[in-house]
Amino acid sequence: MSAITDDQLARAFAALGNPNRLKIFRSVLAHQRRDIGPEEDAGCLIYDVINKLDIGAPTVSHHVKVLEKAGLIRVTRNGKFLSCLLNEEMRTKLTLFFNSAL
Amino acid sequence: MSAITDDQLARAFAALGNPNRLKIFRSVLAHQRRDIGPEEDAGCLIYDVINKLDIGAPTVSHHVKVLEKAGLIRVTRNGKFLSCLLNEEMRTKLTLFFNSAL
DNA sequence: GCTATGATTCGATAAGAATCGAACTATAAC
DNA sequence: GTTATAGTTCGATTCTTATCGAATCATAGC
Repeated sequence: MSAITDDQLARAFAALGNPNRLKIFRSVLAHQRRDIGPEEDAGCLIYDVINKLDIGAPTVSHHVKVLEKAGLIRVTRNGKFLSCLLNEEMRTKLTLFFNSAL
Repeated sequence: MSAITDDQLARAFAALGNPNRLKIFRSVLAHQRRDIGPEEDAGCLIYDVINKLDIGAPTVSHHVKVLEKAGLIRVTRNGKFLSCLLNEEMRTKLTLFFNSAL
């Protein structure tokens, strides 16, 4: 696993620093924990996020891109729908940042 | 250890999302790891931070307050000098956020 | 008390970010 | 191909943030 730069770290934290983006990220986290096999639904649906949060679709779309560019999530398309998966490598890096020498 | 709210989480991440604040926080982290006994110097000196970063004293002062209000560090005064210590409880909470169910 | 130095407060400015509505693109279903 | 729905792009607006310089406060040493 390659080392994370200060720039990447700051970008990831900035992404999580917005309350609505944090909620989106937590939805992805929570969904990730529910998923079991490859036949389960793959990830957290943007559609659900848009209907759950009190912000419009354009804003959600923007936030999802920010989280993706920060390397926190991966986005895939399933027909009309988008779903988000956690980027496990980044999660590990962030855990290590707080938890060890890095 | 009390649970962390979404608001507190977002505030902590937003604090770490600024590149200069991240550098300050990493200085505190690094210093924390060096410290051994109670007779060691207690924490990371703001004075050193101001001379190391390419931003003015007022800005550093502002950033330190943001980190403190976010619960990431604690600031103490030693005569003319301020020093920063890591808030270990917050560090634990942030580790858990990425690493477990929370 | 005076001076030097570390740090804060207070505007001001400039840059960036969050959000929206309207128009648009993409996919599915028929 | 038409229609309905999921999501994006674009501009505009509004709010927040980072930073600075100047003035001020706080402490130490003399």
